[in-house]
Formats: sequence, structure tokens, C-alpha cells
Amino acid sequence: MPGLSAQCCDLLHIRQNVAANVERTMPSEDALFELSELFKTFGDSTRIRILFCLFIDEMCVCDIANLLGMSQSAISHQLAVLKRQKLIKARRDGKAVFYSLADDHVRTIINQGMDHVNE
Amino acid sequence: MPGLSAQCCDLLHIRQNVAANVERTMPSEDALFELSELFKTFGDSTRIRILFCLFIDEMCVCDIANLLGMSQSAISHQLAVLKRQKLIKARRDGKAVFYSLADDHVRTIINQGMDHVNE
DNA sequence: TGAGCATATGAACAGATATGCATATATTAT
DNA sequence: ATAATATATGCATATCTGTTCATATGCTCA
Repeated sequence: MPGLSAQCCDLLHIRQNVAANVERTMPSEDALFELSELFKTFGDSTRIRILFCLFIDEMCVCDIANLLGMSQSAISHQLAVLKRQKLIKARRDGKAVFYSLADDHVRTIINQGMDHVNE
Repeated sequence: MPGLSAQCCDLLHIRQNVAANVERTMPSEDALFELSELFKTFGDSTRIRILFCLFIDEMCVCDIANLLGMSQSAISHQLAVLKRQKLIKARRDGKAVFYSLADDHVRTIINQGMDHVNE
């Protein structure tokens, strides 16, 4: 097959249906972007530690900062990231803002990741 | 309570058991590192697209590069990242190296993420 | 052995990102 | 209103990361 294997091994051509299946099952560009953004959000140990705090109970910024031994600013920045991704929600009570998990999906995803790590 | 609320609201002190529960359930530093590294690996749309390819079938580097319209080098680098995380495995067949999913855990985690995105 | 193809890899660079610092906003109490 | 506290946010920066380019390695065939 001259011409077909110009810049690649021609093994793909042997299984043409594979390429079609990839095309069919590959999510849209938007979905791929959102998916990777979601995982990127989990891909930072500070944010993961924040989520483990919120697994226990809702907490204000300062509580989290104290528990994790980090600055208020660092925590607030990361809470903003988590909120932008709709993984957590905020509730103001006087001067304090209490953060909590947006839904239990978050817990499921993290636990799934933990399962993979623990083995 | 003078002294106790020096650098933070003292709300945490009201629920002392919360702090204890956080301590108890927070994974070790090593586990947190591995967990965030795992999610970090999923946090790139190129790597996710590679995984969606491998959901269909094992593939050589060049197949993937062609399917995704990216350079051989870029794909090879990302395959190395995925392999370092033990998410995929490699099998050499002559000049080609075929990559495939290491286990079905990968599929589960990605699907879980997709569920969260699709709603 | 040498040519050619598939893949791996190191260096460099551009773009992203987590944190600290300074400061703004919001709420409460005096 | 003023002060004090809790949080948010813009900017600067050091670090990390994805891609490209050039080249090395590994395999096959003539």
C-alpha cells in the first residue's frame, strides 16, 4: 500500500473498525476539557486535604487553615478553585463562611482513586 | 477564651471532635501524594484522549498519534507518564510498541468523572 | 553491516499554577 | 462611625508541565 504509510506504521489500517470506534466513543472537545479540568482540580494535595476535611463536616476557612497548617490566603484561593468547579458550596454565617461538599459524587471519585492507590 | 482564638475564629473549638475525626480519617502524607499524582495524571486532556483510545483496543504510539493528530514525541512523552503511574502497560512487537490499559480501574475512574461532568 | 522505521528521551521554551504578600470587602460589636 | 475579625482577591513569583526539536535506542530486513 504505497502512500498510506507515509508518516506512520500502517498497522492502524489493518483494523479500520478500531479508528471508527475511537471516533464514535471519543467525547466532545467540551466534555474532554471539563473532564480534565475536574481531575486537574483533584490533582493537588492541598485541595484533596481540604476535601478530606469537608468529608467530616462543613468548615470555615480558618478552621481548614488551622487543621492543615496553612495560610488563610492559600486555603481561600484553593476553596475558590473548588467552588468554581462546583465541588463545594459556601454558606455565610456572620463573619464566617462555611464550606461543604456540593454532592456525594466528590466522595465517590476520591474513594475510587484511593482504591487504586491502595494495592 | 483568651489566647485560644489568637489567629482564627474559635468556631473549631466548639466542635472538638471534628478536629479529631479529621486527624483520624486524613490519609498519610504518602497516600495523599500518590492520590493527587493519580488525579494529576488524569488532569490533562491529551492523556485522557489517549486513554479513550485504549478503551477501544491496544495501540502502538503511531496509531494514537495519528488518531489524535499529534506528534509522535508528544504522545510518547505522555505514554511514559501514564506508564509511570501504572495506568497502562506496554508490549513490544517487532518495531512497534503496543500500549493497553493496565486494569479496568482506570475505566471506572474516568467513567465516574464523566458522570459528574454530564449533569 | 547498514539502511530504515518505530519509539524513547534529553534539552529548551512557553504557558499554567500554587503560594505569599498586600489590600479590599463584608460583617459584627462597641 | 470606628475597630476588629473573617474572608476574598489582585499581583508577583517560583515551580511545574506539555510540547517541540534534535537525537539516541531498538528492531527488522536486505
